[in-house]
Amino acid sequence: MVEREKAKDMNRAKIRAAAETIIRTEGMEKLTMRRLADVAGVSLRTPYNLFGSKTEVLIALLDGAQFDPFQNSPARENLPALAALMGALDHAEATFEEDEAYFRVVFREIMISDPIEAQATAVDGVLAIGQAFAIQALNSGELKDGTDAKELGRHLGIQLTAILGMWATGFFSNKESMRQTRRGWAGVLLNHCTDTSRPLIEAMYRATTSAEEPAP
Amino acid sequence: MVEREKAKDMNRAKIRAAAETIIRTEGMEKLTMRRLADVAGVSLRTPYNLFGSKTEVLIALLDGAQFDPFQNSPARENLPALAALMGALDHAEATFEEDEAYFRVVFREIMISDPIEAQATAVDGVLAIGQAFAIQALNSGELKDGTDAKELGRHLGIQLTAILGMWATGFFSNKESMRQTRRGWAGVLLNHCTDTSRPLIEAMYRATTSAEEPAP
DNA sequence: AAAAAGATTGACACATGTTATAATTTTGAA
DNA sequence: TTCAAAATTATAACATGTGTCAATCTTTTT
Repeated sequence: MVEREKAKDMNRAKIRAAAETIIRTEGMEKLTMRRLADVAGVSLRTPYNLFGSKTEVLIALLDGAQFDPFQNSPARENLPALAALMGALDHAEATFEEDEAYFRVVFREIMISDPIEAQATAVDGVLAIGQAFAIQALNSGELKDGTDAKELGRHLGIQLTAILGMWATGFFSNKESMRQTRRGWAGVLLNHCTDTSRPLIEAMYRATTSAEEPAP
Repeated sequence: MVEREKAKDMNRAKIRAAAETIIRTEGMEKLTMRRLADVAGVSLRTPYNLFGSKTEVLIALLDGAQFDPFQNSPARENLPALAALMGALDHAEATFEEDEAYFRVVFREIMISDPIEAQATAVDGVLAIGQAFAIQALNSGELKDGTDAKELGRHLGIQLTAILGMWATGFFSNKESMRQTRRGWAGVLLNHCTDTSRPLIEAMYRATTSAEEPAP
């Protein structure tokens, strides 16, 4: 049973490609299941068979594009924790920049159709990296002894979730989102840093003080 | 032309009441426009005439219930800024507590149907009070000179927005939401407080360290 | 090659938010 | 009181996500 799976994968690919084409050339409003099936050259039923729902098609779009900016970031490598975190933010900024408008509408659409899923995904991902970071940083003496890694990770996650949401709805630009994230995270970390890590964090904090007005 | 407006107001009230009844007794899934019109004793068209859309009916529900926990809070009175802020949080906690489940489903439904509106409402309200607080606190020497009130208000708003969203989706309980808010806000304020205000903020921060696990 | 299993298709259906249209009722002005 | 304006109603319709189900095509197994 390998031909069967290959055929299904090809259909999945066709559907993903069709979805992306429609979104890019006609806009998200035109992405209906009927039109999607049409452009992909499959029946209306097939996207449901292969993805389950419209929302899951959209999620597959982000997965396929490796949307998660932290997935392949330097944070996964063995840098000192703080440097890794800053690298992850740089990486995220670059990833977003590449194709901001497209990611934005897709992410927004997912939020509209199922905010629980979108939120859970965003929070879980960020919680994971935030907590990994905190543990790593604790071990390397970059955070005060007794810092609650879980709690710290959750705080970082809360902030990023909100900022992602505001980015998706157009409240923050791409750049401003990253600035807000850096500033918010630095602010939190200022309360947990040690003398050795303080200068870096303070620099990060100070580097984000030039405010940009949110979009009207 | 006063009878006309009175009649419209009565219809609006009937519709709001019907919506609340349906949500409370049958659940949000049963709140369809057709059923709403039925229970309210009006035609299907009338809610659209009087509110514009289903989402706006739900927003009217929150408005009518004075859902905004900061609207009538002690923060509006002439207390020292920090005390006012803490009073506002206590007040918010009480307001939420009163009828948590109902508010939660209504707020959540608004987020699902129009997260921009919901977010704008939440952010704007909190930005306003956050910035008012910051100005007040600056003037009374509770914040470091040179603190950017706008920026500070925005930061507080970002955090509360995220927490509200997580509360709506059931990620945080009522109590945990408030704890996270207090802790997040105190964390931010720690970076801006003066020697006089530091003890209060540190107390607020320390009082929120007993973590509760988020709902699964 | 034939039968069985699995996936796709097509046509239809349903629920829901929303809109259109024409008829009817209600209100305010003449 | 009469009449024009405004609001409401009844009814139908539309678009869309999603489900049903039998028929058909494709792959796997025998």
